[in-house]
Amino acid sequence: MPNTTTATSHDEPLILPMCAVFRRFLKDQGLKFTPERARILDSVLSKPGVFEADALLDEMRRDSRRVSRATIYRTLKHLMEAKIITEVLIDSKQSHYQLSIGREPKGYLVCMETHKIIEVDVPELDAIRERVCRQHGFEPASHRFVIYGVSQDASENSEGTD
Amino acid sequence: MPNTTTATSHDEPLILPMCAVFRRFLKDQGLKFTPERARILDSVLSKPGVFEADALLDEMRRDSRRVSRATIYRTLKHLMEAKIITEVLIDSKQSHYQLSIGREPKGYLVCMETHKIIEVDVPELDAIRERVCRQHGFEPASHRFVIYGVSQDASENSEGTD
DNA sequence: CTTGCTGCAAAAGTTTTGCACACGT
DNA sequence: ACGTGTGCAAAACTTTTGCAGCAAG
Repeated sequence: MPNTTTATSHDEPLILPMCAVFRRFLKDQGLKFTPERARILDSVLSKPGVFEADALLDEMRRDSRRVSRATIYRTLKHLMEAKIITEVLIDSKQSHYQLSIGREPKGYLVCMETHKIIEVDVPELDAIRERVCRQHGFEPASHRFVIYGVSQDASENSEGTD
Repeated sequence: MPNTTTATSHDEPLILPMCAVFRRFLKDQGLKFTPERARILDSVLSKPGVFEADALLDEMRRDSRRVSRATIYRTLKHLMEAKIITEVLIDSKQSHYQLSIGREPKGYLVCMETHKIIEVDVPELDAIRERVCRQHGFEPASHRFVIYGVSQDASENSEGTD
């Protein structure tokens, strides 16, 4: 069973500060730092790439870190407000999220066969984004470039299919 | 009531052939060309930009072109198979579609305030896509570049908000 | 006529919400 | 102690599906 993500290595030291960032955010909003929120943040920080709410719940339950589905969704919203994670649009049926440690995610390469998602760095996009926004009088906020294709592994493993 | 799309002008003459394309596709698949399918294709062809299944249904009902929601979804699927429309991922909660008359849609500029979607042409993307796919051993199929931002109109109309 | 199509309503899948109780601050 | 948070289950919302009658080829 192949895993669903690849990518960009995150250094461990970032994990501790992130917790502080979240606590700070919560305090500023008059919200509380609960064990559930701590556990969710923890699980989110352990994700190297793109993840779904449901997968997070499963994983947490497997590790007997008890949380309800409702709390996952509620907390993911706070984490987005706190700019700790970003929503990534890859599938119109389900929300995908990703850590946004300082930098915004840029590009994705999605295999249409295996559904594997590879993050790719495409430096040109920033300049393109600026240009397009200027042309249309927009104030840019973020962007996303997704390439759909078929990976070599997938096309090898299903030669005569379809 | 601002409209939701802008863009690329479609010439009328394309509308007739599209119907033939769809009939051909249906016949090839042993499927039938029904009045409902004709009406849906018709409504789809009248869309200048991105649209949602539900909006299509509403519009059709307003014009008393009776169709059921189920038939809309079933037909949109066929239209995608026939390569007449393409799914566009812009919102993780709802599917968005767009006519794909020969050419693939390339870029979108989405206003986070008004939710207006502007299609933009970004010629560089093809080359970038090729390069990224080559680097990762992928066979490219399609791509999408979405820029999120705030349009001038929106930022003018809500100066002191938030 | 045969086979696929439509509409309805119910089902399915993801996300949200109301409520009663529990817990950070 | 107060005001949020949590879990549960039900609600919402989009999309899919089963079924009985209907229509295209």
